[in-house]
Amino acid sequence: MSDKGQAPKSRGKVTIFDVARESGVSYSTVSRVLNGFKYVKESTRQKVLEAAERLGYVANLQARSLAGGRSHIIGVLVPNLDNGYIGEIIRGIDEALRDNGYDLMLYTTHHQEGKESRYVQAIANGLTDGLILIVSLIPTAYLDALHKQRFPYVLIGQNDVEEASSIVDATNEKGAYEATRYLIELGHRRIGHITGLMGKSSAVSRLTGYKAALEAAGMAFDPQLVVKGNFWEQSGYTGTQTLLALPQPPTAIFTSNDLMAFGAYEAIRANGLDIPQDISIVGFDDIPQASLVHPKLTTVHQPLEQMGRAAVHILLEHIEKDSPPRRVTLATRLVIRDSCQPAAST
Amino acid sequence: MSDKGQAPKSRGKVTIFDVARESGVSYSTVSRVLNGFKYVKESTRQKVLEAAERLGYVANLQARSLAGGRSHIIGVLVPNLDNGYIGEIIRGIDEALRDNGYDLMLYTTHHQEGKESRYVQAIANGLTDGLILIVSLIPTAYLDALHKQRFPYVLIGQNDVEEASSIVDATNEKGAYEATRYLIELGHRRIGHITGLMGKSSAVSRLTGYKAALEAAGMAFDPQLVVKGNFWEQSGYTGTQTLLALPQPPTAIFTSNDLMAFGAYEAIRANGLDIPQDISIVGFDDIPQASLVHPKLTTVHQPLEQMGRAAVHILLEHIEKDSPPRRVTLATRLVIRDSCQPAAST
DNA sequence: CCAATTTATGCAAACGCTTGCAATCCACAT
DNA sequence: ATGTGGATTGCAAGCGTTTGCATAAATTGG
Repeated sequence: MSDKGQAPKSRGKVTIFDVARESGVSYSTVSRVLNGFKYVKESTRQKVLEAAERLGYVANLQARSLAGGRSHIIGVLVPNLDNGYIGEIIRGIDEALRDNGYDLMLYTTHHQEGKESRYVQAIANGLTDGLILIVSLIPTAYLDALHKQRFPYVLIGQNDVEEASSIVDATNEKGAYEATRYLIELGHRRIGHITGLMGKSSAVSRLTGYKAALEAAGMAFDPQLVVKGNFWEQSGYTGTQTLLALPQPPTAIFTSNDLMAFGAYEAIRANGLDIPQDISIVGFDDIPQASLVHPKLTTVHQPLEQMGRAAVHILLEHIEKDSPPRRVTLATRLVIRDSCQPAAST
Repeated sequence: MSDKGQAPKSRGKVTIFDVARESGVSYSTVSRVLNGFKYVKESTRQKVLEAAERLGYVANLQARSLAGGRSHIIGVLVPNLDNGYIGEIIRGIDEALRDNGYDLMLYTTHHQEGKESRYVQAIANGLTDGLILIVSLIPTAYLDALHKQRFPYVLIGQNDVEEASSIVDATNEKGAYEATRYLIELGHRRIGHITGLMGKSSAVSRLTGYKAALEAAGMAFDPQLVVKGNFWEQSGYTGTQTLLALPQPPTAIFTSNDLMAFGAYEAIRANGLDIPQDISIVGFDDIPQASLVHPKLTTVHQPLEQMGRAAVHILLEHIEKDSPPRRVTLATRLVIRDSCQPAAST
């Protein structure tokens, strides 16, 4: 534990003292220049900036945030990285952060119970200036804690939190409504739906949208046509098997996300049927794979990257301007590809 | 810049002093206990640990690493998050890190010139204990710097660095050899190859493996059958178009990665041909999408997750034991799926 | 039973930076 | 000249930890 031979960090480390000496001012003035402080004479500012540049000064983040400044690090808490959905959001976050001079700390929980709150605690403890949470389930436990600490955070894709949290999500219900309506317009009369994890508000909203579309079209809602899934591919597969085994199987299926649509593809093929010839499929999310599969998946596009960006913007406002919580809902959009076809006119 | 109203971080912050008071020892003793120091009486250790637990103490990372300890943060530098390849590696890294009590800081360069070295500088400056680099091109510029600072780092998927760096990669040449041999065994005699970005050693090795397999089978190498790609889907598409336009088009194509194989799929379909009926395809990497596309892609599996893990293990050894550089090459494996077929016996 | 070790613990000094407070400037009105 | 007050700048005190050095307690050996 007390080994020597470690990297000699001291090597060539430039501090604000060096910059101060080089530019002939005090170290506090250097700090002020570097932080864009108001009362600094322009000529001084220049001198300092030049010296810093010349010496190749790079701020030491720990020192900075220890001293009460900002670390310019944002923590992103995600359940996992397994599915394209989250990757897309992270891309958006990453880019927006980069544009604003922040760095990204990634925390994955892997759905381990209790771990999430532990992380949040550790994170809020100092290292990060704020948090973006892409949570798997409702995280009341530590939201409370964050809230009490007035620690800046934003939630993505979870709109059923009672408190005054900042939230970014998409028009889930409307998206589902349009997807279903599209199938109806194609002439489908028996449309199956495989739900997402019902603990997530997005899954609930999508189911609601599905029902609403049926109702708007004057079609009866048949409980048999709705089977519970959990957002994972496997559940799309088994769900589809269930639907196909029905006495009167559906001619189209709307799955609550793309991953389950891929599972549906498998199941349909396993039954010797063709997409879209025999069955039409619509997904939700529009992850990158959606346009890679064959046939290309018709799906409800969620502006994932944009959602990530939006979350960053809100978070930064909280951090820098102490702005009040905000809810942003971005528009989804039906992307029509090759997985649907007019219903065979029986 | 001097705004109040910021999160009152002070709220409920438990420090080492609090733990010291609670357990009736000095703060340095607490520090020693927390760092597993040798000379501490067992009873004291217990007292401290209990007090820490009771108070919910969480170490402040900035302070710790400022004071010369370890931050327990590892930086991971990647070019981007666009392709499944990198996501898989990160998953491996993430898990291994988690298992060892480290956190992950993610840096994306987006291929911006000069940015990489800037990051490396910032990172090495203090925040992270070590670095894992999944670089797009040969990064000599800052490798030197890291090396001189004796800063711990590991490279993934880049084996042509002259210096004594730690490197993790896969058996690229062997993998390509086997992929090509497989096609030969299926009876194919005109086998195309779309290369990766030739600035990357992996692309070069795969081309070498391809040639070696041809030679081993006593087949002549036809330069026309090799077209340059860049690892992106688009180049797989155009590359395939080029190959198909040949007077004697190939009956099978081996692409230097999966993404390009997907591009090839597109091109082949665009030409009204069928996979594997008319043309067989083999990819490289085995990213998650490979088993999602239709037909499922036969490809050379790289143990990406495992590579990430390996990188972490080596890095941690460097950090904790100051061990010497090591090179690890993990075995690839041909995964046979549905994208190949025996050559039509003309 | 005392000196020499070995084991435990405490004090104080960093680590590099931000910031409140006090001191110094300087332009302008008196 | 002579205040006056805002614009600038410097000093010193932390922020929460780790660690070298010094000291105290416990052990050992003669």
